[in-house]
Amino acid sequence: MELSKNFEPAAVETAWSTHWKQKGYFTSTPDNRTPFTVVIPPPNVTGVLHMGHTLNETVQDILVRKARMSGFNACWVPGSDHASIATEAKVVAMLKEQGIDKNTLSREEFLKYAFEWKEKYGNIIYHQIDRLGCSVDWNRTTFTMDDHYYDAVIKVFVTLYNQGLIYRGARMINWDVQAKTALSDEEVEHRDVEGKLYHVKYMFADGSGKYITIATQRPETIMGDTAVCVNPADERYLSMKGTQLIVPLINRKVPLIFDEYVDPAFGTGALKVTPAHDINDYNLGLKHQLEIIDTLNEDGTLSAAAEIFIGEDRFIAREKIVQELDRAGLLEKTETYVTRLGYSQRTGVVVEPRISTQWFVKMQDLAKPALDAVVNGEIKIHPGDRFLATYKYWLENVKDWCISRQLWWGQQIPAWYDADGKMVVAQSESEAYVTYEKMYGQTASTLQRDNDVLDTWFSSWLWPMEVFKGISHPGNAEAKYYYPGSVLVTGQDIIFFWVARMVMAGYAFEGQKPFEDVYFTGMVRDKQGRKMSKSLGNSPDLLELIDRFGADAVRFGIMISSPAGNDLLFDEASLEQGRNFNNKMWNALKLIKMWQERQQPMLHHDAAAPTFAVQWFRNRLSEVKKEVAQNFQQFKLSEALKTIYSLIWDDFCSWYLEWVKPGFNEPIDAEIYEHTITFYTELLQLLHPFMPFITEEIYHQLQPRTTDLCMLQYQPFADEEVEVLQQGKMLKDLITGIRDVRNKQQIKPKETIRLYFEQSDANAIQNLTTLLMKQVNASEVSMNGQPDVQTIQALIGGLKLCILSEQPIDTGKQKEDLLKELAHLKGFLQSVEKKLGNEKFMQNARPDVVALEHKKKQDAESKIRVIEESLTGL
RNA sequence: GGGAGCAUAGCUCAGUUGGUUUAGAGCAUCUGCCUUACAAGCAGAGGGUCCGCGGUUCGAGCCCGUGUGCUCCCA
Repeated sequence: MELSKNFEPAAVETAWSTHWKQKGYFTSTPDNRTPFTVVIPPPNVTGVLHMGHTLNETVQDILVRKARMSGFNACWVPGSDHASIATEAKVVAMLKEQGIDKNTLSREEFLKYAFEWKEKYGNIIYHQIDRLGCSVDWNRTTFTMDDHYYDAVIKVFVTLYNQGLIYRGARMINWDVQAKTALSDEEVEHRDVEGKLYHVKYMFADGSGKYITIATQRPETIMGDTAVCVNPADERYLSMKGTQLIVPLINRKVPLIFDEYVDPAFGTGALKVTPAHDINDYNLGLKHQLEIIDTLNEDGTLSAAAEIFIGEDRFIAREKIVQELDRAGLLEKTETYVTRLGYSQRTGVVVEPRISTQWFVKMQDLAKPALDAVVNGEIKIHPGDRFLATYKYWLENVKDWCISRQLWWGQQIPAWYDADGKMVVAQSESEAYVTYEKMYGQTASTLQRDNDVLDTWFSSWLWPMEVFKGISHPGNAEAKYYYPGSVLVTGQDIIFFWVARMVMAGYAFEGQKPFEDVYFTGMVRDKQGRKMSKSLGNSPDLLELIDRFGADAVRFGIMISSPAGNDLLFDEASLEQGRNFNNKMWNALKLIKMWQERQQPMLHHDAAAPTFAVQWFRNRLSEVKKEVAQNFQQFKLSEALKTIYSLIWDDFCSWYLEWVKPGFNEPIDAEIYEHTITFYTELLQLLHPFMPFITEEIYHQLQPRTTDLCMLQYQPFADEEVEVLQQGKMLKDLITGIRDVRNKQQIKPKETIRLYFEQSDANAIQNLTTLLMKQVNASEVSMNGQPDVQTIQALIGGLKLCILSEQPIDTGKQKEDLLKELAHLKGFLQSVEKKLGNEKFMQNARPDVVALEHKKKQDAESKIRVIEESLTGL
């Protein structure tokens, strides 16, 4: 069959993907091999994979495929998480389009819609993971709302509650007014914005006309004020102890209180106290027993308690209140200044601090083992310790975790209340009744379940365990075999949300770490360095990229520009590079296939002595395999790929294949042909984890096979022979050097040249002359030194040689080159001599360093001598 | 405000305990080639005050201090 001009990915990808799945290569069951377990960071069901996921999944697939080919029982579990806020928002929006208001639905009806939505859109990401070539075990696909998963989450909640690690309490929380739910601290993004500071007069209640000016950013909270506070040491206010002030617009009388918390030097030295809407004010309020007046509704509009502008949005109310204050002559001045506001990561709205009763996890005790594990190195973070400091800081200053969300999409909190508000926490409703009786000594008439659900992260922190049902069915054979996992690959942005909490959960519920290594990838940015986002529209569509370039090229492109842990600037140019690499390999295949019918046993060859090309490439392979193994150990996947890329393109295609390539229609030595097939196969195997489709395809095109590359086990590799590699380097230097001379002297490619080496160099190049002649189009190589005609003089790799061409020589150009080289060498020699002449250097430097300097000196001197000779000859 | 990190060729990055020929790679650029696997290619080349300043050292891209610029995290 005729091979196409270029590699055509589309058909090949589908075919291999199907074949691999039919063979069940990626399904894993426990056996006597060592497991290599990877759990996918579950993308949420709302989305499509963006480039960050692409990088992440590619890295995992590389590690998993590598492990599978290295004798491990590789198990990669795919899945997705239910993303409560984001998904609920999408479902609500979808319902709205259909003219359905969520509030008219029962919880059950809503969940039915939500699951339908999940079935419809949740599979998009799985399709993308598949197209990318990810070798996941589809039988193990897990969703954080699966029945067993639901049970596990509830079980963990009940356990922690019974251990006193979960509590319900009124606290200042981050309120998302659009999603109408609490957010954890980690779900709030702080951004600098330009705000305004309003200076407002608070009149004294005694009618004296005196007032205190107070600066506030949030005049709409004025109606929640229940005190004004100043520093007790502030002399300006000492005489006013016991007086009252009037809150503007609503004329409420509030006390002037004294507390050290207020900085007398800041602003006017007086603070309005709004316990319901600011965490510091809340604490002040607790201390001074102030009334708490919550002036906001859950949707961010003003509540009846605000007395004025009831029902107005908080920001519109702000404008109106400012106007009103101005009209009343109570607005002293307005100034602009930069402040930091919290935004909801899920809906993007400004987060409202709000007093609310929520469920919390006590973090202190859970955090300790998680901190120790990473500090002790029991869990290793890559790259290096770059993220260790961040991880440590968070765990050392960890705050309690708000886990309740005022939503329906998620695991419903297993707490039940009777009509008086007496509460029990239990695994199920029937158990709740039993527990209630035990606790309160009476039978409950009816118990009402808590309306709220748990934070998504409260389910995903169990991921490494529950994908193997380790929580819902503790101690089961699979969980025992696969847990703990080998490596977790994720983005550095979810260290707190996910990684740290998984480590906590691992120690708390399984008594051991969830994974050995954590590999953090960077952020994917566009080529101008901007974060990829939907609003900027700078994130490309993954499927479209795969259609245009092929999955292998996409994987190549994203990996080659992705040094470990660093942000990567995504540029389609790197995908083009990947596509070109595909074609290069495809064409190497075509070349080798052309030789298949032209094999001939070469009887004059000693079978034990392969040509230099074969010998050299075998050693390059050993050398590179060693480098790649080291790169993998250090998680330097980008380096490993670069190394393999260069081995294939440069060493194999540009050097090896050119060296062994027979002339047009000439036969090829059967032995060399066999070596070439073996070499290419090993290259494909090395590259396979990075570019699975094309390597599998070429593996089968090269010769008939009974096995598939994705399951081919790596063999131990031999040490390289340094002398052979050095000789190879010299040969390459000679070829490049002579080609450079040809270029500079404008010798036509087809014109042959003659080479004259010194007799003393005969040993050094004796094996290489045939290859050398072929590669520089020389008709003759002589070892008898300079002939009696004018030649081009060159010094390459320490060898002096003369090049004779039929063209007249451009002596000026030649002289120029030699003088340049001479100047360089003299400068170099000078620096070496300076070192050797330095007494302190001779005393302090290690002997091998001194010896090396001596050698440098000699080398430079002999080179200078040769060049000077050549120059006098010109 | 507190903390962390980065700064090397036009761009993206390597550069191991300070010494290995007065700094390496890929991409881009330039020159010459439609050479029989590949012009999405081949052959070759040019390109750097290793951010500034100061210090330690016989010796600094690498260690220390300081300044500048950028990025991220936390409050």
